[in-house]
Amino acid sequence: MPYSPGHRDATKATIVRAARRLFNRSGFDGVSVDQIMAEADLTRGGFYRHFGSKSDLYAEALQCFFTDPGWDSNWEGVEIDRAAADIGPQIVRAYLSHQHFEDVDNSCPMVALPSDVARSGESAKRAYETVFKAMVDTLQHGSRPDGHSGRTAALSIAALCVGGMVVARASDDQAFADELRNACTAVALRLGGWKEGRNSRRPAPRKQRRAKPRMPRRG
Amino acid sequence: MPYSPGHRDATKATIVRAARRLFNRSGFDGVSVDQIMAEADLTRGGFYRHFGSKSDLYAEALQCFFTDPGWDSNWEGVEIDRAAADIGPQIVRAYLSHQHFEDVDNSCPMVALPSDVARSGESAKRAYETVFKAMVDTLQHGSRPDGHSGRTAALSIAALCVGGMVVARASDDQAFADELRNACTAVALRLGGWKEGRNSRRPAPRKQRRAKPRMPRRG
DNA sequence: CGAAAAGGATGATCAACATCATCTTTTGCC
DNA sequence: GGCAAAAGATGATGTTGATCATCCTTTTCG
Repeated sequence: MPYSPGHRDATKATIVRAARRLFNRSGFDGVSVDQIMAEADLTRGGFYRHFGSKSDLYAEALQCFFTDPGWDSNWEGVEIDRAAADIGPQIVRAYLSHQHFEDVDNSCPMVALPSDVARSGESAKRAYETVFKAMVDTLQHGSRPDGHSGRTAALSIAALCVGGMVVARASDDQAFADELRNACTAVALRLGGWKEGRNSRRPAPRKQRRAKPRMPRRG
Repeated sequence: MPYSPGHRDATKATIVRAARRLFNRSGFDGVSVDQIMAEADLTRGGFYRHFGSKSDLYAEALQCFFTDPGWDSNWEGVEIDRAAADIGPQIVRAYLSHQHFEDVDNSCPMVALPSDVARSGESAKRAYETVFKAMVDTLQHGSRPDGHSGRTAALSIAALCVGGMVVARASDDQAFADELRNACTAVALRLGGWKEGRNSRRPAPRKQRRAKPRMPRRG
């Protein structure tokens, strides 16, 4: 048994992380296997020992915070405490944050790759759907338990988070993108019951939670 | 002056329409100039007489119902009357309709190509933004004039329409995609003031949804 | 130490593709 | 009819990419 047993998995995880970065940046077609392996400090040689095809890797690279327990690349300055009671508004604010908007490499793939996935095969779509459902579930349980509308609200809050971010990224005018993110944040918080009604006209939801000392971000 | 004066423009429009269909289906990188010209019943030869590059064509192909007066490929069975007083709810329903969901070729490019555009150059982003802003304006003016919240509501309704559709298209489970579209439609209509709110005292509208069984996990 | 087995590197193959230079066809005008 | 210009067709070019077969390296164990 040459090579320690964990080595293989570690290498694979490294490739997946590198792939996520590159896919987020350039999409499925915009990235070559060579580039991915180079980003992982390897060469193209070993790729097909880990993955059956580029598409197989793609499906694995679509995980995000909501499904990947090892997700460590939180958007800078935006901390999320999974166990907190106010996980709902935390997610909304973090997801629609300026940091997430800017940090394409470590973006949630749901924002960076939706139309790529729509054109992809079953496995990629399944992976995407799984992440989105996990987001919805987290939002629903973090929402106040007001019964049957919780599911509808959670679905639309998630769609608002993803949609607002997707459109913001596809826009050229930064000021407009900001306005859009803020509008979506406000409405999403209201839908979740985490904010005063429509007549409270605060400038922007600047309220940032104190960061609990979590594991330090990687360098 | 060989060829009638309108011929050139007509040919160009044909190419753009063909390109929109193919881009919607396969994305920018997934389509070759040859394919586009073939779809337009031409050969690759004349392409560069009409467009400086493939990217130039891309920006022109991003138009949609909201900005293109000649937009004729409405989603089957979904009619929109631009002049009607209830243009707002009409747009929401049409945009999140099953027909639009299915008809990828004639889809609004905002749904089919957002992440492609996010990775593209300035001109594509500008075109995308223009279409989105046109949608927002149409929604805002079609919304009931309840003052200051109109803009925020219009922005988030548009984001909800685009986002819901984008995620639905990226999902593998049809039943889930349907549930999501319905949820987004309901919430968007409420946000626009075009539907009874959740606290409406009258008996709930008979819009009853049946719980579809979840799909098997591994699928 | 030396072998075995898995990991990793290299070169080759086969297929696309954007773009352009160069022909050929079409058509309005005289 | 005939012609010149615009539109369209064709072939070439240089590059890139996914995938795989094969060769070299590293690591663990006897």
